[in-house]
Amino acid sequence: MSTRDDLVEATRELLWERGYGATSPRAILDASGVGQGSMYHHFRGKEALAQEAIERNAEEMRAQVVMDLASEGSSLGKIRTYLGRKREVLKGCRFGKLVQDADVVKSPKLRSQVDDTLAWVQVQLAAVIADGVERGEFPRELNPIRTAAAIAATLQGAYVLARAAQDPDVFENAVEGVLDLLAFAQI
Amino acid sequence: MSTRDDLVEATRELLWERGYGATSPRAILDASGVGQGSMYHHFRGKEALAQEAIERNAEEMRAQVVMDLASEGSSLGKIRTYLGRKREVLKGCRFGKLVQDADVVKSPKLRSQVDDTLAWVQVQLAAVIADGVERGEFPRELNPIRTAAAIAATLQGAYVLARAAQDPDVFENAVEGVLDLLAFAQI
DNA sequence: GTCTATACTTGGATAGAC
DNA sequence: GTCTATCCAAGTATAGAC
Repeated sequence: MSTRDDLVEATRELLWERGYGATSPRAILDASGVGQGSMYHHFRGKEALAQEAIERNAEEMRAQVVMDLASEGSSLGKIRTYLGRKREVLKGCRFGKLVQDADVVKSPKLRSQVDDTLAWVQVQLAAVIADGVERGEFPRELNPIRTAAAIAATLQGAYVLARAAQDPDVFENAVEGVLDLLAFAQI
Repeated sequence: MSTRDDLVEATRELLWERGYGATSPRAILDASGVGQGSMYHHFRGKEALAQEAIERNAEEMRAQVVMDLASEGSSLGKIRTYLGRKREVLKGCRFGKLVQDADVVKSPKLRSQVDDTLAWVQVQLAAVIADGVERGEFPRELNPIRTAAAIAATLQGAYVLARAAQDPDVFENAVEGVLDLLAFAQI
């Protein structure tokens, strides 16, 4: 693990826990055990460091989603696998949390990384739904894009509601609720 | 409009735009035109001020939801009215945004205000669904609590996805998607 | 009730020695 | 590449005069 790597990992963790605006260079140094000078040697500043941390998050997320949706079985089964994967509910989504941060939205670089990743997930979900329609699992009337957006939104919103309640059961309710609705839509 | 009131209104606006952690007393003073001394005369500090601002948000939200769900017609119609209400999509939900803020979650007072309001909305939605089941609009198998959680989550998540994309259409997609699913569940 | 002055901490970054 | 010292702005609050 290089010093550079330690910085990125510490940043990843702090971005998750506190978001971008509330993560200070000082906190990153403390968490990584790296010295002041080293950080500014390896990175231009806080934003550049965050950019790399988010990049790493994106790679991880894409790999995970590919795995979830590649499972054998029905479209609904794949979506169930994706939604049902074990998550640290109360910490929230690494991407969803960032996007509430005004500083992130103001930074074109940071925001587009987050946006690209979330948009990519919706495209994957839409492909799974479209496939289900194709194979007669879902009715022709089911719009893959909209349905995928609803699924992705439910996931993001489930994090929000569970965090407000500080209770993972709320997350489960929301996810199960949308899976129930999808099951009703099955032919 | 009292000075006190000006402070609360300015805080409401800033909490919405920037969240709690990123809203400084200084910014509140600038936005309200109130002086330093006045603010600390009327409020103990930033947290007390935020508490009152959130309280006012909650009253507004409850009144609005009651109106939306009181409309004549089917359960689905009421939910459609609620979800379809005009919103400032890119600014996000006043409550959902706050809950991503670590400082808010750490403050029992602030968090519980947000939680109570979001939980209350879910109870109202569940009542509408339960009523729909009762009247034969939805099948007996539809669980009102879970369905309400899914609807509330979709709304929160739709804000998140639209903000990432900086595009209100994404919000529309998600909302329409869940309404489509509810329509499929109708008997 | 409101104003100005003050105080102390933290955020974010640079400078220059080693 | 890393360390320590330093800098200036901003955050949050208090003190005391008017």
